[in-house]
Amino acid sequence: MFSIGTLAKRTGTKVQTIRYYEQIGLMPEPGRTDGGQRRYGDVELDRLSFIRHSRQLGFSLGAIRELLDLSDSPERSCAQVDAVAQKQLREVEARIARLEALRVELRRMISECNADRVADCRILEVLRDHEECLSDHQQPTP
Amino acid sequence: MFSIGTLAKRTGTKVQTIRYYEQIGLMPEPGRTDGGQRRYGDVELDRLSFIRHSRQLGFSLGAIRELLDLSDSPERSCAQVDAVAQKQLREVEARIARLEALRVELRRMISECNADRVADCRILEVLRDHEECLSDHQQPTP
DNA sequence: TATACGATCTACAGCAACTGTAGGTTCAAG
DNA sequence: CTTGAACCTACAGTTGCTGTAGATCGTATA
Repeated sequence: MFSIGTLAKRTGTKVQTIRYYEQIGLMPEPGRTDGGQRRYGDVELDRLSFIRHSRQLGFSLGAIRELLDLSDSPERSCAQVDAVAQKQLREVEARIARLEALRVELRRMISECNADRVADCRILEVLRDHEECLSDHQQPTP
Repeated sequence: MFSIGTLAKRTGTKVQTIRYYEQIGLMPEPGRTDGGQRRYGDVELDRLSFIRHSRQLGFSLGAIRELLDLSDSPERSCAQVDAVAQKQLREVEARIARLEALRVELRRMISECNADRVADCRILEVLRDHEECLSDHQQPTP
């Protein structure tokens, strides 16, 4: 059994984040010492590792909740797990596409500006006037 | 002079977003009708277009504030404008790099899973065990 | 056993950048 | 002059945490 600080260190998570996960029901309420401090075991360590790794791969907490629920019924078909992962892949790919369009636009903007004074700055001109853009960019999804 | 709704339509912004920009000082406090409704002119239209377009290119509101301030002093060197844009480009490139690493990992994960049951699902296994990953991915910055 | 001090506790505020809601008022067309 | 869409303020909610204050706990050392 170990403390929340130890669990944090072992998983590369902040202590507050662990408490936050507990609060939103992603981590279970652990046992406590007589004094009221949380004590964890390996089950919690594994669960938190799963969560953190999934986060690193960009899964939302909602998706992670779904994956954790699914992994609780080992006899079920893994088609749903597959679907969640596929969806995440598609989102990542869409984000890449949008960001690549931005990269093109930013590079062009920067390379075109040879001005000295703000008054003649091409960058500001482009930002002022959408028409000067090639692509029909959208706000990149966070 | 036109209403906030008209300004919203012409710039592709939500009405609440405009009020939000005003609240945080990014848009000026506009004139009002006797009844208290906001009225805008072309200056505000241009400013909001600038903001929206910069947002589409991924600039943060902080960066946009900086750009707007800079564009108020036309005689200054545009080196600072350039620096802001360069920084944005670097950020976009870093995000692309991270997302591409994720894409690789997700694709591999998905293609490896030929299981039927959750119990044997490779996707869940990979998520459980970071060691199975090739790259040392970090959480993708929003 | 006493003390010190880091770790932990709860509760809540704050970040970005909006979006949505409730409950009320104003404007403009018919 | 009525009606109804558009506007107003104020505030809560979103996502995924992070930081703070002030109090309590646990353990190593004297």
